[in-house]
Amino acid sequence: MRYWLMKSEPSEFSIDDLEKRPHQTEHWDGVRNYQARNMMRDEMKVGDLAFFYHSNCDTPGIVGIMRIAREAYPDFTAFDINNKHYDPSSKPDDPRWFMVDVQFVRKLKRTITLNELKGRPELNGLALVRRGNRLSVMPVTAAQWEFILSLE
DNA sequence: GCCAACGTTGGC
DNA sequence: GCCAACGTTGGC
Repeated sequence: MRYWLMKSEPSEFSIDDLEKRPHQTEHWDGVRNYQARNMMRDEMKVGDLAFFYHSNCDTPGIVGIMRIAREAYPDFTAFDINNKHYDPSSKPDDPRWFMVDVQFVRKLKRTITLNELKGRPELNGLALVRRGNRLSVMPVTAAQWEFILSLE
């Protein structure tokens, strides 16, 4: 089993939105970065756990935990011309973009902010705290996972 | 294959 | 809203 961190802008889709979905499950659409796609498509497995990270908001940080509930399948929002993530180069018979389903596990007792994660030697190598990093899906080691939860 | 222009991400 | 840091695109 592996660990992950996945970013979402809470104004688009927040941990509270996920909690309220039927079965507390939703597809994680809109990833349009090859590195992130490859990790979702090739490495994420049902049962993996992921941090839910709120980006581009007042207090960026980790707000909860979710579980991968379905392995990668074509991101159909890329086929929908009315969707903001529409990509004409992704075709139903040759999809370019993929998504997984995620299921709510729990919220953290508090937001573990990006600010307090930065500069922690335990998190050296975590893409999130590397300067200029924009990856929206990234792997987290077991040690990094445990350390972050110990801050809760 | 190079690289300038452009678009996006996301912290601040 | 600004802008640095990237990733992608497309002309050559």
